[in-house]
Amino acid sequence: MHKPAGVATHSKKRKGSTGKAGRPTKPLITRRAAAQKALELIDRDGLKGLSLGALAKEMNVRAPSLYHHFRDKDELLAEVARALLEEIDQEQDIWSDDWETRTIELSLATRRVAMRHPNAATLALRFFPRQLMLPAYEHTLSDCPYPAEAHAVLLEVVEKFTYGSSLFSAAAEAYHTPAMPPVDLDHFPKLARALETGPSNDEELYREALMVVLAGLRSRYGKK
Amino acid sequence: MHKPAGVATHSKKRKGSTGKAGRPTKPLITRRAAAQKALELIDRDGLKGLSLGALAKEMNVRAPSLYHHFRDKDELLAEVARALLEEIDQEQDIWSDDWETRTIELSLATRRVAMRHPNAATLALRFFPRQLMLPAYEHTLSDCPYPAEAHAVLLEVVEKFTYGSSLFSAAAEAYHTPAMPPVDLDHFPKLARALETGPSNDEELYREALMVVLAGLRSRYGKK
DNA sequence: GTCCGGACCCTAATAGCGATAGATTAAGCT
DNA sequence: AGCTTAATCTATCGCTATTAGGGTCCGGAC
Repeated sequence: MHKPAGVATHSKKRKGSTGKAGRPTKPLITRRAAAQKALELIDRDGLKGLSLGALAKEMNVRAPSLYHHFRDKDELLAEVARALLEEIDQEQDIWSDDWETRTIELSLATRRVAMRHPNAATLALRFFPRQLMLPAYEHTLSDCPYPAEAHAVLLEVVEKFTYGSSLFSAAAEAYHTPAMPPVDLDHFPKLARALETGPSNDEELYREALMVVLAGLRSRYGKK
Repeated sequence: MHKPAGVATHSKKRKGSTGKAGRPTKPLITRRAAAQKALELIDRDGLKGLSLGALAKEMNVRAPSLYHHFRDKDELLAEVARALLEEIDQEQDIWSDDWETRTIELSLATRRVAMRHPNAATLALRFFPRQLMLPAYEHTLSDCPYPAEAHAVLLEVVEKFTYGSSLFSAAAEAYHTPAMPPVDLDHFPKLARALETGPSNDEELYREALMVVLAGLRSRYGKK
């Protein structure tokens, strides 16, 4: 073992316990706290780096205790995903009045959260908490300038582009592979030119692409 | 054990071997074959259901032998992702001449492949073989009716929407969670109406959303 | 033809993981 | 006071990816 005996045992004893085992005076684990710590560990060590043992150690607890709060590891990860998605709301303390501006803000906030937690971002795919998104959808549609037939399509195109782009950027960051590899000018002249000519960084490219989506909505569903 | 002793040993012996161990006359494993079998297992048992032991058994081989062809499991999964992406090309034996039509065909082909392998689709996120995509990008730009400044943005918006939508649909299929949960008409009236009014199935919704993207390109980058 | 190195597969072993079973103690209600 | 439920523990299990080390067969050098 690494720990010298008899030293630094300061935080080893339970609060109101006799030192044996059993139920603690105050619960040591909550779903929220566990998910939060798990997210931190994922940020630091990657998704595969998160083990129940490591998380338990971080919470001064043994791994099996987590099963009193989560049915299995997937349920824990779902809670992490939930925490992630909630971070998006907290990005913006006030949302603009104009519909297009607000849509842009929401999309960019999503991307920013993904880039802040690149290792955890893919959890959004497996454990997307759709129930939690319903109020956001409703809010988006509340002052939407397009007719009702357009609403479903509109949600689809904005959301899927936003997550598609964010998830790929996050994956590139997480696995240290460039979003686009170096392109040989001789073999792929048009592509090479496109990369030179287009936006120079990923977020700028993302913004421009989002403008295309919004222009598409305008062009197809009216608004003057 | 399930297998009665002394029976059904017909395929246990190696081809030109004395029966001991050692190098076989013809290699039993190739990267392609292993990836193909792995994909089948993933289709059947899910991503977590794929173990090197199970794959090896399927190939009449022991698990450690796979390490002679792949550095680790990730390298195998990358090969699976490559096989997946190659399937997209084979979807279409001839591609249309018109640029927009071809773009739609490519996008739909991508979605179809994702839905054919919903359990494996998320591999595209982690192991996207960008080098393999370069010819496709170049081809897309070859007769693109938009100016060069638009090219990078165009690739971004079409690709990221396509994969975003396909990956979410695949995930919904893989984990048996509906793409959209039942929505209470009282709590979310606009959203509920939107779902009634909009396209009734996922692929139709996808198509319409893709039309919005293409309309956006037209509206923003010319072509009258 | 024989020798040799590398290709290709094997058996055996290991450490770490998620998960379960069962014991132990505290909280809280009757 | 006594019973039930909540919350943790220890001990253990089976599975997994991965490594180490050994046997066999191929193909080229001599």
